[in-house]
Amino acid sequence: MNALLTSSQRQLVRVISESGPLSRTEMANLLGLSKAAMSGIARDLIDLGVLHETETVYGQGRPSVRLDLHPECAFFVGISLLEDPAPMILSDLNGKIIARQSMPLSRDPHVIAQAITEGLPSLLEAHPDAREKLSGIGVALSGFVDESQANCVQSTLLGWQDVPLAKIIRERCGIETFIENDAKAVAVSEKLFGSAREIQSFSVVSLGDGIGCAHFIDGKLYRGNHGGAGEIAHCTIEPGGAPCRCGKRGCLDTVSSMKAIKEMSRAEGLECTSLSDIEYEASTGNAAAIRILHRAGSALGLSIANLIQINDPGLILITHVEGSFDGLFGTVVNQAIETNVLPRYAGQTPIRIKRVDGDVWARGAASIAAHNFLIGPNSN
Amino acid sequence: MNALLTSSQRQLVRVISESGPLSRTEMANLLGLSKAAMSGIARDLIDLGVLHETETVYGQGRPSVRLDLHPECAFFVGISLLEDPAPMILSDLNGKIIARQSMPLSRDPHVIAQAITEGLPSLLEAHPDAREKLSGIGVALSGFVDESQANCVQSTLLGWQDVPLAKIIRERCGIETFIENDAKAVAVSEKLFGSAREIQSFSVVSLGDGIGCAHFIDGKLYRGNHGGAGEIAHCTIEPGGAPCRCGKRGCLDTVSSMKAIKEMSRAEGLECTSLSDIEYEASTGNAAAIRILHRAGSALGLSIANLIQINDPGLILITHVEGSFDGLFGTVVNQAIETNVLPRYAGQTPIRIKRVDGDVWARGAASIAAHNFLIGPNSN
DNA sequence: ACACTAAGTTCAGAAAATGAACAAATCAAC
DNA sequence: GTTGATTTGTTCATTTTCTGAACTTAGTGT
Repeated sequence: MNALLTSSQRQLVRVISESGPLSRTEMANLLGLSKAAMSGIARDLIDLGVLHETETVYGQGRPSVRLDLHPECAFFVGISLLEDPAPMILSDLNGKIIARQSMPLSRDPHVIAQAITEGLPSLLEAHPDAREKLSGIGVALSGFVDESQANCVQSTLLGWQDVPLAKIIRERCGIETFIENDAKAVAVSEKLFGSAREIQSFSVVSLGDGIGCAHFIDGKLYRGNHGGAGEIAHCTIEPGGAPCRCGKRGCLDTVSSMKAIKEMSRAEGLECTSLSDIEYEASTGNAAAIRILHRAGSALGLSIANLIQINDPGLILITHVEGSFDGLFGTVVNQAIETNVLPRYAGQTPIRIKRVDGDVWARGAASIAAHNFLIGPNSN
Repeated sequence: MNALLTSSQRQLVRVISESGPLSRTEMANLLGLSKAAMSGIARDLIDLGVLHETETVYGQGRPSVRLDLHPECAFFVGISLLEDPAPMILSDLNGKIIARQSMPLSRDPHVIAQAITEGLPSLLEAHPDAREKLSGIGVALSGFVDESQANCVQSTLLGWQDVPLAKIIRERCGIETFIENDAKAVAVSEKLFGSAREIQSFSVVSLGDGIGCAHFIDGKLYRGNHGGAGEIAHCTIEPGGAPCRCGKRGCLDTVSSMKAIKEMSRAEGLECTSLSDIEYEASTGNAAAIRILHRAGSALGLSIANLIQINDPGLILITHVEGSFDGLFGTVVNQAIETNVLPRYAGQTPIRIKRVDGDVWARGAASIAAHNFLIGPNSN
């Protein structure tokens, strides 16, 4: 079914996925096709169960009927290899999580493939149509992935080098599989399911133990020439600063990641186990806590300002798992962005903060499969 | 003639412009079309005078005939509003400069349009077909240009705000006209005519009185959400550093631009009027000259390293007008790039240095017109 | 009730691409 | 040399895809 969509059908699906429900006439105009052509394409997609009619909009003349993607026309499995046990979710085309379970993490790709195969049946029980309409598996991991979204070029965390993970999984359980870097997967999920649907060019900065970043440019995920676009964590932000595990010094990662913030706190003798703890200490006037949050916040803000200057994205989406962005850290980040972008642009680039739950990575992984279902691997 | 090209014809022209001469069969494979379809499309383009047969390649089986763009199937005029008098050139589809003249610069767009109209006849005399086959005028300027490449949103140098320059020129002299930011125009000219033809994603850093930068991403010029992609000159590189004319402090522009280098030299009491002079002083052991070049070089190198980390381009092309890159400045830039990119990537991104002549901007301007002729304004 | 408006459908015909057969131009081998 | 293998490029009937124009449908406004 996946491969049966024609080029025009794909385009239409893409437009709806970006813009939400549209009438046939609106879609015809957006795609530059005639009403006649649209009529047929829409009928076919409705017959296939991909589209369905939603609300009717009344105005002058005959009312228009909005068409939307049928959320349950396809299901996807997403697996995050960032945690142990590895979360494994079943999602529909809207990114709604239908079921959630987990599997043991391993460094052996064949063991992973086996665990996925064993976990699938119980996951698919969650919805009667899931087995039949399962359209792909997505896997998110920390590391570099090649352009075909099939091979892991390198992963320090998993100790991999040129591992054809997608092929291994595909062969083991017979389902189309794609893999992707964690931050890039989150960007795709925000574009498909999240708060960046209608935005063509934006960057996601994901704040967690490490700092990830990924760009959408002109409606497409931009992976970079070696799959390394968005490696903002290893931008030098404090020349000659603390050594980083990457081998350089003064990387953003050594100053602004949650891991770095916690380590700096420990080094200063603060008994803090979370960002909230440090924020609290800062709010009570603890000089060390204030210093740490200032340093981390201005470094992150400066990096984001550089990103804005270099790419002028339509949106910066900062996702974070821990704590909140209402405290000192968030304030400093915002200030640093403001003071380091060209005054003409200051405030022109929307900065959106989004607190995400533990499902981010698995949902991101599922979105990779959904993306390949909707748009297809080739950029047509 | 311009608008008469069909979508497939455009695609073909684009592929040849990127890859150089190709046989019909190769093009069919690249575009995913049948040999039968290619045969017709190629014949039409040859009849139109856009393509012509070049060399014959012998191998197993029937030899293949390479098709290439006919350089003189279209001519373009490029005008640079960066200098006074403003250079005005006539170029063919290969970027070859057929004729060169100049016109007085003005801040009044109507006066500019008038000057262009008056200058055109003598420029077009340089080639018998130029008048008939003139396919567009391109204008390069310092400032922000909107997505339609028609309106100058803002230019400090020209004192403009929302000036519909392209429309004014088009109406005055009846030729299709497009305008573009200077650095972006250079990037387009390198993609079409220069050393980045076959590269899909690259960044140009142009070093002159100021510092410009522009990106090609996935084969397309990326302008950014507000046309501000590539404003690397105003990345903060020395937090709290010297005030910049943009209103911030410590911008790259205040440290590494030729203007800044010369000003710093003057401030240090060096009697230098060009980069070569300062390089010479440094080579004789002048501490101030060495310090200045070190500071400027490491700042530029760090910025480029940030660019690599953020966008992972397939090539960084540094263009410069003055001096050479063989001296201390160039060495420091390269070193700074090396030490500030992720060690895994170090040396992976090709850095190409290109000394350009006084025609860069005008040639870039012409390339904007050529680009619109070849690829068309819409991204199909 | 009546025109008026705009959405969506139908259908014949135009446009673009395909597949298969074929012509053309060479190399390689005997 | 002649023959066969091989690959390029063309031709043509057929299929697929899109368009334009007329038409149906389902409302609003008076």
